[in-house]
This record gives sequence, C-alpha cells and structure tokens, in this order.
Amino acid sequence: MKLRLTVSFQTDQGERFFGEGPYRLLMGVEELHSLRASAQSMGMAYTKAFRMIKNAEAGLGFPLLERSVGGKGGGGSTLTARGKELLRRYGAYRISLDHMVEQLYQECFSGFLPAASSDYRGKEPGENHSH
Amino acid sequence: MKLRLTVSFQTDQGERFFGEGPYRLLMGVEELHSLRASAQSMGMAYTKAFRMIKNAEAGLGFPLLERSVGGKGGGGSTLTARGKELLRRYGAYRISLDHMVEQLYQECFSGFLPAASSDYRGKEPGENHSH
DNA sequence: TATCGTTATACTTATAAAAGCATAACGAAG
DNA sequence: CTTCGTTATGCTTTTATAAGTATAACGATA
Repeated sequence: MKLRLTVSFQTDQGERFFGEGPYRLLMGVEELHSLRASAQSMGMAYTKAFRMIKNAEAGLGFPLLERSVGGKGGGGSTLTARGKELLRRYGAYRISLDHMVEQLYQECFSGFLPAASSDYRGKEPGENHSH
Repeated sequence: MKLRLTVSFQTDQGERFFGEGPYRLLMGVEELHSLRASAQSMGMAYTKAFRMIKNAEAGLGFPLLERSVGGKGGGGSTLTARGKELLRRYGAYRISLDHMVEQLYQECFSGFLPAASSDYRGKEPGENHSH
C-alpha cells in the first residue's frame, strides 16, 4: 500500500499552475539549457512543456525562463534568478512534506492499516499515462 | 493563491481506492443509513457511489458497509465497525495534514511567494465538475 | 403475493484532459 | 542568403475519466 500525495499551487479561482511536473521540467532546463531538450529527456511533448511553463509564469507572476531564439544552435532557455530560487525552495518543501505525510500516517493508522510508503507525485502534467 | 493538497491511498500497482471522496460519501451513509441517499445528498450518481465503495473495500481488504436489500423501505446500508474507525482516523489525518502543509509552506516560501491557504480536496470522485 | 425503494451491475454516452501535428518566426554562422 | 534547431502557437486528435441509462434481484410489509 502506498500513500499518494500531491501538492500544487493554484490561483484563487482554482487553476493549478505549479507542482511536481513543472518542477522536474525546470530542473531539466537548468541542466540542459533548453526547454525542448528537457521535455524530450522526460518523454514529454515540447508543446506541452511550453504550455506548462507559460501557465506557471502566468500564475506566479514572474518569468521562470530567459529564452533566446535563433542563432547558432537555434537558441535555448535558461532559468531566471527567481526561477532558480523557486526550484530550491520547492525542492525543500516537497521533501519535508513527504516525510511529514509518512510519519503522520504512521501515527494515525498504525495497527489499523498496513504500513505505507509515500509516493510523491505532483500529478501536474507530464507524467506517464499508463492505462 | 491557494495550496491544493490531495492525499489518497493506493495499491502498490498505483490504483487509488480511498481518499476524500469516499470519506465524505461514507460520512453521509453514517448519517443517512443509505448509500443512495448519501450519494444524492451530494449530487453524486448512485452508480458512481457504488463503484467507489466497492473499489475502496477491495483496496482496503475489509467491508465498509453492512447492506440490507429488500424489505420495508427497500433496504439500506450502515457502516461496519471498521468502517467507522476508518472514518475517525482518516478525519484526524487529513486535518493534521492540512495544518502541516500550510505551516510548512510558510516556512519554505515566506517572503518569496504570497501567503497561501490550504485548500484540501481529495480529488477522488464525486466532486463538482464545473468547466 | 403485489408493492416499494433499496442494493447491485453491465453497458452506453458525455466531458475533460492530455497528447500530437503543423507551421511560423528567429538569428548566428557558414 | 541559406541552413539549422530553437522558441512560439493554433488546431486537431486521442485518451482517460466521469456521468448516465437500463434493468435485475431482493424481501419485509400490507
């Protein structure tokens, strides 16, 4: 048995704009200096990656990527300073959360339900659809 | 800005079988002594409610409802002892979790992102679909 | 033994979300 | 001034999930 935890940021109107999906995608951009390359590296369509980032930037209110288009190599994207800081903070957040969820489960269900390990997934776009 | 948190129990194969949806549905059964009545009271189709419970029982490995079919009034459903205990424990779990998520957000994002209130939703079936 | 409202279940339809396709714009380098 | 691989977007297609329809079985009561 597993615990499925998902946390995401959403607007007051309920529109989700940031979570595990964008997080992983941005981690890839930081490493590969390219949104397309990052999307490909995780089997995601570029169009979807693009929409995710655009959506996230709209929700957050500040740019995450510094893009350059054209030129040698076609261009690329790198993280803005705030984008990098967001990744650092979000990474810490989700790890702490993961621990808390698991520990609290033990406190609340120990002896009543089987032990469970937390299976963190942002459930934001970009995950494998295996059905 | 809001935090959207969802926790659900799933099998090792990733099939979700319990969360906020079944929880609320069962709370209604406890009050109304009828699965159909509980489903209706929250605008859910009975067929869906039935599937949810069946699914939950399969995943948990023990029965949640004691059903009686036929007879005066057509029958009805009440919670089993374990079913009741599950509700009590799950209720405590999600409330603690809600607090934790909010507090941790403050610790991790204070001064970087706007304050956010936790918007707990099981995202299990049974929610309104307004799009 | 006819009635009534429930549980139980298969099958179909509708809706939302994800994924994919096609194409334009860009600009440094050769 | 051509090429290349990227960013940028609209539009279509596919898939997954939710919701709905229809119908059977049940059994205490009158």
